[in-house]
Amino acid sequence: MSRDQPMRRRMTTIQDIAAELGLSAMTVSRALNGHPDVKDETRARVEERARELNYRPNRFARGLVSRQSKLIGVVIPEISHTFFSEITGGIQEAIEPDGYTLILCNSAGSPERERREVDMLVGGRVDGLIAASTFPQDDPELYAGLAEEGVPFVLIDRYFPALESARVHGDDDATIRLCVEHLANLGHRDIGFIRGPDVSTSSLRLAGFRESLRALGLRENPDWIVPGGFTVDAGREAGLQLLQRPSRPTAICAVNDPCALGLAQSARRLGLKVPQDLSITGVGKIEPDYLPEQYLTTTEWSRAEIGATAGRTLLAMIGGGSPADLPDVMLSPKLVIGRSTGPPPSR
Amino acid sequence: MSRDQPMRRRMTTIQDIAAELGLSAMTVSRALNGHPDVKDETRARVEERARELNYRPNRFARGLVSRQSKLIGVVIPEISHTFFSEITGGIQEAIEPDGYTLILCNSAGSPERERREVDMLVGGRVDGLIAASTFPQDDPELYAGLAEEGVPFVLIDRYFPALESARVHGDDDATIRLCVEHLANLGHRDIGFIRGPDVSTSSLRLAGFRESLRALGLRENPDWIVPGGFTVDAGREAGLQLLQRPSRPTAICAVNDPCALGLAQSARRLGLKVPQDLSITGVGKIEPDYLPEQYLTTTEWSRAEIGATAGRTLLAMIGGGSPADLPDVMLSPKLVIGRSTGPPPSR
DNA sequence: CTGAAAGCGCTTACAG
DNA sequence: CTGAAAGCGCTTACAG
Repeated sequence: MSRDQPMRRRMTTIQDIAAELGLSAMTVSRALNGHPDVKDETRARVEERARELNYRPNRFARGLVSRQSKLIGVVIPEISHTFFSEITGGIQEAIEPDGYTLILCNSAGSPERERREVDMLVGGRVDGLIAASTFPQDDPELYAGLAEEGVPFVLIDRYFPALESARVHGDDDATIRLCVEHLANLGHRDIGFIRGPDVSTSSLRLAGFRESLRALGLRENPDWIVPGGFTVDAGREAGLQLLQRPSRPTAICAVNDPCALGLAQSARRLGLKVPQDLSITGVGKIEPDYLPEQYLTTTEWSRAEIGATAGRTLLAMIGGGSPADLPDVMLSPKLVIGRSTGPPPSR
Repeated sequence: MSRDQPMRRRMTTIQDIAAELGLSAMTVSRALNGHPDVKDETRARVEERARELNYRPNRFARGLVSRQSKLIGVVIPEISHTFFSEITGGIQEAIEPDGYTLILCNSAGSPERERREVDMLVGGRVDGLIAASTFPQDDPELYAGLAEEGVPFVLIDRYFPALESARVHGDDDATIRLCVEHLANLGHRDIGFIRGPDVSTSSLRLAGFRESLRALGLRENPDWIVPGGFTVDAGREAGLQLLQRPSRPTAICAVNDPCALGLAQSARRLGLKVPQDLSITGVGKIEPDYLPEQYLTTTEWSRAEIGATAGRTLLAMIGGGSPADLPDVMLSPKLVIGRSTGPPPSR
């Protein structure tokens, strides 16, 4: 009798092995899990039969009773950006040796989607969570809720100022200072800024920008600080707007690399040469190392290290870290000089 | 009394809600799952209480009885290559609307690791698998085993000629033909090839290369077909070897983009200008679209579409597709012209 | 060294 | 429309 159910052969269970060998399920379980109190001969028989029957422990049954899944949830805004995919690689390296597996979710920059994914992950009983949140920095509610539920999590790249939590992120203040100093050294005095969305990385970079200008004795022109975003599209829009003003800066710092690349597109469209007419800097070095030339002048810090640190931190928390000392790890950036910056045009 | 166990608060269960409301677990389950036979008022009460208690269904319990996890396993050789991360994005788009979640594994090009990951995924009771396998093309054993166990899977990018399976991949024959014809049109007659590892994509591209030469009436020089690999390092090695021979070609087709970029590095190190002294082509367009200029002449086909097609195909198989008609989807490539190709040097 | 009992949190039949 | 029973495949105490 055929059913229209998906036909998936029933998999071997511990009971099957036990029955075949005339043992109890308990003994088979012990033998398979390396429990010491099992006769060597018994263990050998069990292991052999398990291999023959292609036995694989059922994670659901195991998870149901052990209350741990050995699963780590990761939520990032964009998987196809090397920035985040390399972080993901670092996480994986860190958690794999301990038998953990990664479940990856892509929020695509949408808080709604991020909330659904986090709910799904926690409902799926991941043992912990690593997230680069897309929620505005003054809206930590989702993660505050997790903290309350006792779900271990680590925030990467961005964080919520008002929420105590484990964090691993780049030094946003230092990163933008490197850019401004580089431009000042080239002779620029009129520097603009394209802002990002309302997450910590954005606002810290803007604050760093202002502070750097002040420290260098450069004037801050409010007209040259324009709203933008984290994407190429946002950078393009912001660029069109800023570059068509009556007066424009000779250099612009963008809040991140995609934004800077969008800005560069707009500059070209408006007939401006980069860097002859306009210098541009980004943040995050999204361009892959294997390319022969770096286009954008930008900053970078180790993404693999962000991932690895976040992974190790989370495992420590899962292992029973006290919530008293939530780690806050900040990585130092370095400047990467590309073709997008040069001396300002002579008047 | 404190335990040194990881302290994770017990989560709300269906029983909790039932007890609070004086209902049976059964009714709560039905109310929450949109079963029709529940009084509206009851359903409302259940839903409200569930929300208040932050109830999340336990996937383990559900999976244990329903025998499906709503999890899809994906195994790729390298997450930080845009090629694979974009495929992953496409998969996600395809499976998410049906409530499936993606578990991502990175084999890092190691068959050992791939085997461990597949075992883990199947043991974790994923409902299906999508893989770009790193196993040699004449070693389909791992996937043959899955087929026997009745685990639905789709192979992407590469496949095993001897194994009947669902496949979604680029047209490797056409892709290399585009490269050779492009070079021939530029005037090249001496064209070399850097091979890849022993997977279908590699061998099909080599076969396509030979056929294209023949079709265009160009001579095949065995000295100019050298072993290489899929990585920048492999391309660099192969380049050093090939370019230092007494006679060398005026153009080289590499088996993929990373290999071509490694080759370009070697060419520069040996003092050869690209494309003036040597033209180079890749396959797969690994360079991101947002960059202002395309360096490598290469071919591409939609990765999002590979992912989406693989995802949809897998869902169909999970939904009970008959193993009689395993789909084999082939995507057509198009040529992307960059700065790495030009006319051959005049003697 | 081995096993019988109970239970993890759900859902699938089966009754009412 | 609602519920009592049984069971998914394991593991955690508890006995022997």
